[in-house]
Amino acid sequence: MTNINDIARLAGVSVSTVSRVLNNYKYVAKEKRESVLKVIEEMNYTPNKNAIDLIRGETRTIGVILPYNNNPAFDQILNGVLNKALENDYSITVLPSNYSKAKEVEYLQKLKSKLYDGIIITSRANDWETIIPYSDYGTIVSCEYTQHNEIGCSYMDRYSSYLEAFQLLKSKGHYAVAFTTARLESNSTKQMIDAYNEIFGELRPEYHISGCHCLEDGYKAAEQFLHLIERPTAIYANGDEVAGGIYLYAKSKQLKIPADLAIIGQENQPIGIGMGISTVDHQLTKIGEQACSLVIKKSKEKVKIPYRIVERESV
Amino acid sequence: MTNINDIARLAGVSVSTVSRVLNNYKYVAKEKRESVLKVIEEMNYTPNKNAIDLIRGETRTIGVILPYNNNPAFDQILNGVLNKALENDYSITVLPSNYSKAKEVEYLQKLKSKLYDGIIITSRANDWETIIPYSDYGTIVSCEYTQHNEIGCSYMDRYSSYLEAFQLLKSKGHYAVAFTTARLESNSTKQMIDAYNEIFGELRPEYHISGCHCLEDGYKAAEQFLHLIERPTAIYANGDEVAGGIYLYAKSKQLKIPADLAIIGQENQPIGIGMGISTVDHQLTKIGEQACSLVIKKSKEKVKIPYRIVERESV
DNA sequence: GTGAAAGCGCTAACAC
DNA sequence: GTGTTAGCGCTTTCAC
Repeated sequence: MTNINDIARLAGVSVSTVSRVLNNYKYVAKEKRESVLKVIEEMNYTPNKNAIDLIRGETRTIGVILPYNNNPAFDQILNGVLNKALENDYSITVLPSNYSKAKEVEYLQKLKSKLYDGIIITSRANDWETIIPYSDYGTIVSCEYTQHNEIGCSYMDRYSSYLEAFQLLKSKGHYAVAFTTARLESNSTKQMIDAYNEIFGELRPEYHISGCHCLEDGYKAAEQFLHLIERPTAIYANGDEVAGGIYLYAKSKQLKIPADLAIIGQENQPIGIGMGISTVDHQLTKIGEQACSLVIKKSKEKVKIPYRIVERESV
Repeated sequence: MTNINDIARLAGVSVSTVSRVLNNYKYVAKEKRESVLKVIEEMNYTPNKNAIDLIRGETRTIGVILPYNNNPAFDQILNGVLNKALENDYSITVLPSNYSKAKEVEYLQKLKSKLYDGIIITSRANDWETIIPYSDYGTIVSCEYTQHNEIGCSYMDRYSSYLEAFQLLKSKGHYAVAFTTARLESNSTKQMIDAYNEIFGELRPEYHISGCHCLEDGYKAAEQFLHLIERPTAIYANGDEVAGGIYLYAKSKQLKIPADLAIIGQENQPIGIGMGISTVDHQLTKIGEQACSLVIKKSKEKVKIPYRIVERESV
């Protein structure tokens, strides 16, 4: 493999001159520049990026920790990140964690080992206490709010969005409201329950089903909900695909939507548009874009992205 | 930043010994190993990965060129790639090309600059003649078949899948069949047209609408198709979201599916499951997994992944 | 078993 | 303007 020394030798100049040409330095004699470029061309030379990264201590690469890599919500965030990265000539490496603490730490170690200039944590498995020390080695931005000032945040106000959605259901006369969540132990689930208590009072345990990610999960959840003696008249689903599953099960039981059952989903996904399901759009693409911008700016700001509720026919 | 020299000095050994400990070499005296590990621990030291990559000439990172980063079909491939990469301790960098030839070449240059051990091309903008020379610098695997033996392939037989889908429609009595595609100039579109001609004879230009990617595109395409004097009785959509849009428009015009209009989609996506749309599943996740395996094995094999047709209520 | 020393391919301070 | 040279942080002969 030809390197910078070869080019220097063949062009009859020193390596510094070659380096200067490579980096578009101004003060290089026109003829030397040309002869260097000629040799580079002839030898089909490309500088070794690892050597450059090693010296510069910078890779223009950002790691994005995603719990799942086939989840539409996290795909939306990733999409936003990629948009911004492309604009700014950064590369994105996808780091699937599966909510494994060990995996997550492994990725943070890669930040420390200088592979990434920064890391975006879309959702975390570890405590902040474990994560924060790594912010010494690069910018860490979270897609969830935290008051720790070592960490930048591009987040939305989940709690308010839930409050507003529940309020909407209540205003349409629903008091027996059930909901689904992804993970029992997550922050979102906590906020969901708090918001529920705020609007509807004590939550009946049978009105909450966790572990819902896809259409099938929604279908099964609906089956459970609708077999309850006091069956809910409205369901909030943690994603439009889950909502789609609920919709399908309800339809299969000849229920009219929204007359017999109101459904509201989340994240404004294609299936929701297709099936006419109302949704709480947390604007995850924007969250991703903002997160990426913060890393690029090496900023530890806390930026709140507004959510919006899109009303369609299902409520 | 503490480096290997510091560790060596503090542990009272040479850098080679530290390196040996770091790489789990057998022949290191137990006590030296322990004292090195102790210092590493104390100093909170992590080796610089760029330096290692520079020396080893290998990064255990694979680049994946995707034309779009918010397209469900390419997301499926990426998902498969990520699965396999995770299993084998490789990292994946996402390279959005937008079908720009220049961007694509830029990414191939990164292969040459030693940033990636290999590249997966899910769909390409450049000619093979432009791409092939880069296979000298790392393994290149394509998700489309090519006979060039410098390039590994993890692909499906698109043409046969289209033939079979059209045959299915014909067997149900459809002769006026329309279809949508993504890009006029793509290989898939060519194969689609060829398969159409094979089954139905000459294609009427008004029975083909290109530029379809999402639900809205499908909706508009359906609007056009269904206003034709001789309107089609069946539509093949290049994706289940497009199919979903077609479905919605048809429903809005009080058409019965499949009695008044048959619809078949592609890639077995959630919206299709939700709406009960038959689909041609090209098993893109498997394509992605296989592509990743080929890069890891540095193989130039051609592996065909079987497709399958999932019949639901829309045909 | 262990250390000295020569690189990997590049940048940048410094001298001229 | 240009060349010399000392690194960046690590691996890996080679000799002992």
